[in-house]
Amino acid sequence: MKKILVIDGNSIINRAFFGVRPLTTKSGKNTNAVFGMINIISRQMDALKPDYAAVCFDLKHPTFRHEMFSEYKAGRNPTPPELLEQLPEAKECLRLMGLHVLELPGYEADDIQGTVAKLAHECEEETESYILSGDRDLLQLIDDKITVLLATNTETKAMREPEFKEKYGILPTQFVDMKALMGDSSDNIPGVRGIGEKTAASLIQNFGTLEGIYENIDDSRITKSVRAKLTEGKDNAYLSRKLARIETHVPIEKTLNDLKYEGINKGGLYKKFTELELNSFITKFKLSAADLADGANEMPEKAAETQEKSEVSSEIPPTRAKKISENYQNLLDGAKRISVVNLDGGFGICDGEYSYVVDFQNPILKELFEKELSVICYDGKALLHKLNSLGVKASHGVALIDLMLYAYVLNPGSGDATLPSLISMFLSETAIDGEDFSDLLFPLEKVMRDKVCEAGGEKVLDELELPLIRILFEMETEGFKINTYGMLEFADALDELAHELQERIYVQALGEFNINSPKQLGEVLYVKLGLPCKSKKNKNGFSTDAETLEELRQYSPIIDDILEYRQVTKLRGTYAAALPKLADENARIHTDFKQALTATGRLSSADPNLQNIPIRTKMGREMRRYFISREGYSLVDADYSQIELRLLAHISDDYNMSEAFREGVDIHRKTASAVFGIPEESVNDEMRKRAKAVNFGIVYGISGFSLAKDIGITTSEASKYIKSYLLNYPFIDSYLERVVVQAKENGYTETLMGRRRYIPELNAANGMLRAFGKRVAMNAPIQGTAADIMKLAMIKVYERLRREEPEAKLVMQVHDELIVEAPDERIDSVKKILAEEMENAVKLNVPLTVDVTSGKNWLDQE
DNA sequence: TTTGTCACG
DNA sequence: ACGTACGTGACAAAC
Repeated sequence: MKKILVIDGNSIINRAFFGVRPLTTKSGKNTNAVFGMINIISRQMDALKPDYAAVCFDLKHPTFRHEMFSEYKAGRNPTPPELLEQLPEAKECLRLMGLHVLELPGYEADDIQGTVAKLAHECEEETESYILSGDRDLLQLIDDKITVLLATNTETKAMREPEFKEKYGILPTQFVDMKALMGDSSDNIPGVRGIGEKTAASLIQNFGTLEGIYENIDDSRITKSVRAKLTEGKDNAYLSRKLARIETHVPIEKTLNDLKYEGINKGGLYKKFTELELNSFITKFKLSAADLADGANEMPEKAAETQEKSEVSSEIPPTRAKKISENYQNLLDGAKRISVVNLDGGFGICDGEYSYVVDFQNPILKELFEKELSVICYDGKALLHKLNSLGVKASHGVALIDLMLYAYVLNPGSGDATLPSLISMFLSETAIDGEDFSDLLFPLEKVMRDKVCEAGGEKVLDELELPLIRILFEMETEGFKINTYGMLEFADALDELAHELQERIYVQALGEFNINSPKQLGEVLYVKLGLPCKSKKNKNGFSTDAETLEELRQYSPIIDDILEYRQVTKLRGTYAAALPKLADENARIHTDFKQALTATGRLSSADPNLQNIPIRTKMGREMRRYFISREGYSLVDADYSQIELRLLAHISDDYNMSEAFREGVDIHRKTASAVFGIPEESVNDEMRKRAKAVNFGIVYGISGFSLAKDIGITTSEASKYIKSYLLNYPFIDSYLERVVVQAKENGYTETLMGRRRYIPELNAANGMLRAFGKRVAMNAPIQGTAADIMKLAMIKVYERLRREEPEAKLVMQVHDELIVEAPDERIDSVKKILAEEMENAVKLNVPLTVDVTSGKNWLDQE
């Protein structure tokens, strides 16, 4: 199979220029765009190893589109001179890298790319094209031989038909029709006035093309107002489609042979990179001064990476040859390891050799999942729920090999990688959702496991994430019992209170309005009542959040009523009235733990979220009274005490803080004493409160500004606190600095167990974003390690309970807290298990302590 | 769908 | 891309 790589030079270098922070040579020459562009392109060359490679650029000349529509791309920001001056150097570098630079007056880079990519269709030999661009317009070119690689400065996403369909719900060929309706403000393509993304997508889904829409303009699926807009904008729609469609018959007068990848010119590149002071590329391309002497006049050498081609491709599994069987007995008798995908009405199951379509009703499912079995799948927890709903209980001998979690461990930021997208990313195959590609899961698992090992993520995957699947499944299935009746009564009481407050607010506001509307509320407070507004910070006008209102309390008693109204309605709407609706016939509610969502490794809880049940206010805390245990059982609740601060002490190895934890002193008091330079017994409540805020702030990657805002002091005062803090905990200071430097070097941070978080923001051009990257680098190892420890503890607690206290069940996890529902007479034993397993989950150089309580509901705990 | 607000660790 | 703390999810209003 031959591969053509077609690169959108303009979009890549633009992205590089705006995304990479300024970089100049000693003589003041800008090089950031060249640097960023080469990074993106060389990464792609390594991954793809193309046989043909071209980079396309626009010229300044007007194109055929300008002739069609004089306003085309009018009003665009001109290319900044700092970027313009880098273009010749960039092209020179590309040529030295063995790529062909293509430009043609009258045509845009897109058109040249389309033309070159289409060459794949005309070859005798099997050939595929890959278009590398940052621009989504190119997606219209996707077909069976053309893949679009959408690039950012940090990652590249392969888009083929399944990914495209998933994202837009239409075919790639319909992209121009959609754009014809939507228009494109950046290219000044008009579209149809009043039609946006959603309407355009649904029209195209229903009618396929512009012609389809206008032929069926009287169809009842088109609303009256949309019909009017379409009729009004008909000419614009057709014009827009012409402008949006990429021309694939540009007279480039090149054959594929003219575009062969030449390999790098080592001598030339060495010279160029030296001149541009891009020394990291000299290492990357393995260049040296020696290349100058013997390299300049010789035939260019192939890059080292390319020579490894055969080795690498031998790892890629052979082309798919799916064998289908209906002999289910073979599946039962033989398989130790199977893969499962969802189909309509059944599962696609593969035993590594044969693929089977197994109907949901097929009784062999029961038998199959009773066995000792490894099951390669995507979202194993969902699979367990599905099986459960079919009356199939997977035995403890079923080990779930969940590729969703493989992807999560590889990059927790990516999150939404679907199975078809993993297949196109890691295998050179295309899979369409709903079809049986269970056979592909075997090679996919292999390739992804290698990647996980390479990234040092084996431990996190095998010892934390995979064993946790079943535990979370059981917690979700078990559910958390609520006092439905009590909660509804509480909701009624809140409702009554809200009405009283509402009346009072209306009286003070001299009229009725919707208090829940920030817009109307702002109007009433700042205009009608004339309250002073310091900063109207939200973009629609006035801010009315609690923090802002707090400052207005002195001016009018209405503020207190509004704040209380907000609290009461929130409590009612989000919790007291909402949760009872979700209870099952046993009054239990079942959350959905998202295991592959957060960037740090924590779980999250949704539908309903049971990780944010109120506790901070007296009224809110009452909510917890209605979370209860079943008859004869109690809730046993175990909390890690200050786990993140302890981890900071451990990871930074700060003697002062570690010692404090070993001695078991009040850490916030100790911090106050250190920061304010007074003996511990002289620390008052206010000082302790401030010190506590500093401790929290440090864990988040502090800034003086935010600390000041948090505790109501001036920024300079806050900065003094921080300085003093870091002076007293010098190892924390140097650790925080170190972790940022390492994150910059590696591109990621790591937890104690090896969970990585990539932080591309550290290289951003935008200073604010870069500062964010720094804070993330400081926080991620701490929050992430705490998450790792909790996951490990859950696994240990689960196993102990299963053996020793089988009637006791885990029901909830709230980041540093575990809740078990246990028979009353087993409380002491369960408490002991929770404390032992949580405190000893890992060995640190500070103790981990756990507070364990029990009670009949989540509020009254002792 | 996006925005503002507020609930949690 | 986020006008200044890390990580989340839900609801109501407004677009």
